[in-house]
Amino acid sequence: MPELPEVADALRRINRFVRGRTIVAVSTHHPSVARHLPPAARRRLVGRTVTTLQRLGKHQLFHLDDGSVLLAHFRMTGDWAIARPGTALPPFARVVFTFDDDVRLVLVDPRVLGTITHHPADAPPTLDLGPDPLSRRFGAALLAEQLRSRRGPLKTVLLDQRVIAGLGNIYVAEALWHAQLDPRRASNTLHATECARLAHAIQAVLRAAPGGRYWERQTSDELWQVYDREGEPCRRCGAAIERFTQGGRSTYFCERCSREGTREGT
DNA sequence: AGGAGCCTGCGC
DNA sequence: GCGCAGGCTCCT
Repeated sequence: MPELPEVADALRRINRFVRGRTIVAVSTHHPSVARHLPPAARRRLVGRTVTTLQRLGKHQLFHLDDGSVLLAHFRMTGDWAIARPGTALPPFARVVFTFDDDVRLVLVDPRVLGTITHHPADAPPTLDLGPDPLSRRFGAALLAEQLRSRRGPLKTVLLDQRVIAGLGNIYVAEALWHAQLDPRRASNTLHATECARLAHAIQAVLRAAPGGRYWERQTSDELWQVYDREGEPCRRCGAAIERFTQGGRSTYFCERCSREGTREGT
């Protein structure tokens, strides 16, 4: 379930169960996660206390009392669940951390693409992330600078975590629709007014995000303006939403609105 | 830039 | 069955 708002929401949900607690056991329930968190790492984690939780883009950092870091990434389908003492593990439980109060933190991840790794204090993880779109310093000027530094299509550039940290396929589509920009446009050709529109749109869609577990809620047609709405009428102009592939991923956009937006932006 | 790989589940 | 999936890395 990972884009920035969902990761932030997941951390918020688990915070009170995890912060200040000491790990008494770690178990993996799939070879794929065991590869990233081998027996030696699991042993090292036992006895450690979680001091603080931190989000950097879509990465989650659990800072431990010995200065080491537990780094988690949900990828496509990861999420946290809390299993109270005596309760069964949820379906698709892949990693289980048991704390000193018998509460368990569970990585739920059907596709098992998520990763959890442990980094000793003397070898912290290097993440190479661009600015966070929800940080105070993010705005038109910073976005313009980032977009000028690349030359690929807007959609691809915005998905690059080194340019902006936290945007994924859904919110890029939504932000570009709001800003009325064509995903195929070269990122270094945007004018100042277009950058301003896009910066505003990015923050707006992230702030308005439905939070965690959105796939459990309504249908995507009710949730999004363009994402997963191929062939449906654009809510701004009524034209059919189009889908095509960009960098191996689906891009949804409204042609007519992009054309209008380009005219306004020049 | 494009494609394969990592993995599994779901909807058609 | 087949194609698709919210991410990211590595390889032509």
